[in-house]
Amino acid sequence: MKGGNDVIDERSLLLLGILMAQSAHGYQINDFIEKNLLYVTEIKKATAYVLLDRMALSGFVTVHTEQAGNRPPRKVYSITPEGIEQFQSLLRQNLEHPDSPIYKGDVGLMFLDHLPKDEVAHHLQQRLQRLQEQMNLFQKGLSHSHAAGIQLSLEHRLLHMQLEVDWLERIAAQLQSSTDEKTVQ
Amino acid sequence: MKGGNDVIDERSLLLLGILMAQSAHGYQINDFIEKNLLYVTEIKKATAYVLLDRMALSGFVTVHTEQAGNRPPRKVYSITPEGIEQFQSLLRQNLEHPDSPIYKGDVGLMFLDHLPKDEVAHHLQQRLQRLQEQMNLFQKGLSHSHAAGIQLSLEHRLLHMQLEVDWLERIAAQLQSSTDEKTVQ
DNA sequence: CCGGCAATAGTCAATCATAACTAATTATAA
DNA sequence: TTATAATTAGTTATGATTGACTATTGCCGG
Repeated sequence: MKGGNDVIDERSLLLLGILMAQSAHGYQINDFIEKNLLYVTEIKKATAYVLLDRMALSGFVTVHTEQAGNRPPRKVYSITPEGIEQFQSLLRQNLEHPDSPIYKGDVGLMFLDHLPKDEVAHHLQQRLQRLQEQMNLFQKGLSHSHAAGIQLSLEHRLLHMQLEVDWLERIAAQLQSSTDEKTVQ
Repeated sequence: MKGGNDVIDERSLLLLGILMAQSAHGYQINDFIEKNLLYVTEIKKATAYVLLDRMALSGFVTVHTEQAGNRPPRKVYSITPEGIEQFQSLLRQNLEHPDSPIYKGDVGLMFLDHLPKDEVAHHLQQRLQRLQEQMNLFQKGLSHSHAAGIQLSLEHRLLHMQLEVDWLERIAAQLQSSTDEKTVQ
């Protein structure tokens, strides 16, 4: 009977969460995600439509197609009472389970012995610089006019970014100095 | 002409990196990943085979099928000189580009206003507990007999885990006390 | 006033990823 | 000794994901 949907999919949670605020059509939802949730999710437009339509089949949202003028028709999604319950259930699960983020950079770290130390130091210096730029951008977009939850998630993200910067500074300096030793004979 | 493979795929880097140490057959590789790299990658067996065979087509590895007794035949993969270059190239890219890890938990955080504060506090308490258990396990598996790079990547991971624990403790306590205020009239 | 670029809105063919499967071999214990 | 489970080894059918595409409207400069 192909057991049900007890998987914690943060993307459905996200979509339902957006619909908790107000009904919206697909484009709105995807536009919002692209412009504001770059750091929160990697979901793509076509996937969002798939998930929304699937949630419609499950009765968590309703779709009604709206024609404005003679543009391409809009699919307007609204959350249902069952959808609200699903949202709360997913939210609870998301809150109580720690996630294990994957740091793709760790793969490189693992193999850093295969490159000369000074080259590694150089590359990590690069990484640091780019990261600092990213962080500046991130901080610029950081207004204080958000709901408590949004604020919290942004601060959380920032903390990890800052840790990463500090760590990179430390490690890069370490590698640098340890190659200097050799260089200085 | 469908531009080439300049995408930074940390999974290929990982596979090539493993083959840098010694040739191995598919099962060995996958077994190693499953048992040791739980926190580093999410690649699955079937995917690893796909990538390995694709890299064979690209000339980065060679496959030769080996028959031991009359068991299912083994596919033994070895890295080629071109593969070594590819490995170094991917490694450099991996080292110089910061990754933007996705914290799935941030989705839940964003919507925490939709639940009573004390309930949120409770769930986050749960999360904290589970995370601490995870961290204990992780630290147990943390021997000091690794190559410098492995060591570094493990420490990196641990730092972020520790930050997460500290952060959760702080936030959970904050929510707790702010609901206490109300409760205490 | 018209050519082209950006924004709006969604679909779909092609690729990607993996759960589930096959199948032999070797403990494990009954 | 003989089922039964666990390990070894890889393949495939299916479902998930998304890059590329269609199409209309609005806007701006020349």
